[in-house]
Amino acid sequence: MATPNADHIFAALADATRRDIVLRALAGREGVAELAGHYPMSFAAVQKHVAVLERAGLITKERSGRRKVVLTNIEGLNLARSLLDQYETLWRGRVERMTHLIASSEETDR
Amino acid sequence: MATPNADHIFAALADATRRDIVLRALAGREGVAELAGHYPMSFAAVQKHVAVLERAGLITKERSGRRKVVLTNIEGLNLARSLLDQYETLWRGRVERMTHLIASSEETDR
DNA sequence: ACGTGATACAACCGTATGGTTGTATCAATG
DNA sequence: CATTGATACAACCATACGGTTGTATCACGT
Repeated sequence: MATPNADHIFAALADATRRDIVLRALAGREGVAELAGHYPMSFAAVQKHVAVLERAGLITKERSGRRKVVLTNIEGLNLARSLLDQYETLWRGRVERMTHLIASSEETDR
Repeated sequence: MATPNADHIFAALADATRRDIVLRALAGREGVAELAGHYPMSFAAVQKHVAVLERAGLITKERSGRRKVVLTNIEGLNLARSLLDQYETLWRGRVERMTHLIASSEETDR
């Protein structure tokens, strides 16, 4: 699965085509060729996008006859989510701290 | 605030230095120079990172005397989070559908 | 075993990105 | 108003990225 770190994950998500592939691969029904059919670019270009997503750990490929079905790996997405959640949590902490500051200054003000 | 779309947001988050800036800017206490002090690169380089984050709508700058304090914009982060949440929701839907399929096939199997 | 469908990979091209140094703007202070 | 501190911006360089075409691999059907 290569080295799926935050850098790779966010970089992989920073492209509309790749985000759409992730979306379609949630269903886990299409091979690379079918996916390529949806986009106005060459088969090789789509294959490269798939490779980027694979390197980031956001998808896997599973052989099915002569095709390779592309599947979204929810674990990878969850890693990104948890990072953003962390920011959110810290943000809330900040807001609370600010609220406390305001509250205490209001106390001393009166 | 330029054009903060998903491409820009994820691209901005795909760099460890920039993610760290976002983290520090949650506190909203440091100017560009203070931020630059934390990283092993030139002031100008950090300034560019800040510009990328600003273009993505992830931070704003607020003048405070001769400094400009860097502040994280939680709205931008939430946009990214909501997108990932959407994937998560679709994933759950997929799993439920699979469960139904299994259930119905079990019915027809017996 | 051969031909074909599906995927992979390499070489190449233009542009974007991340870093550098140097110069310019802008705001507070003496 | 001249100086200094803090930020901004331009020019430049090396490397990465997104796309192309062409060739190679690999698995199935006949």
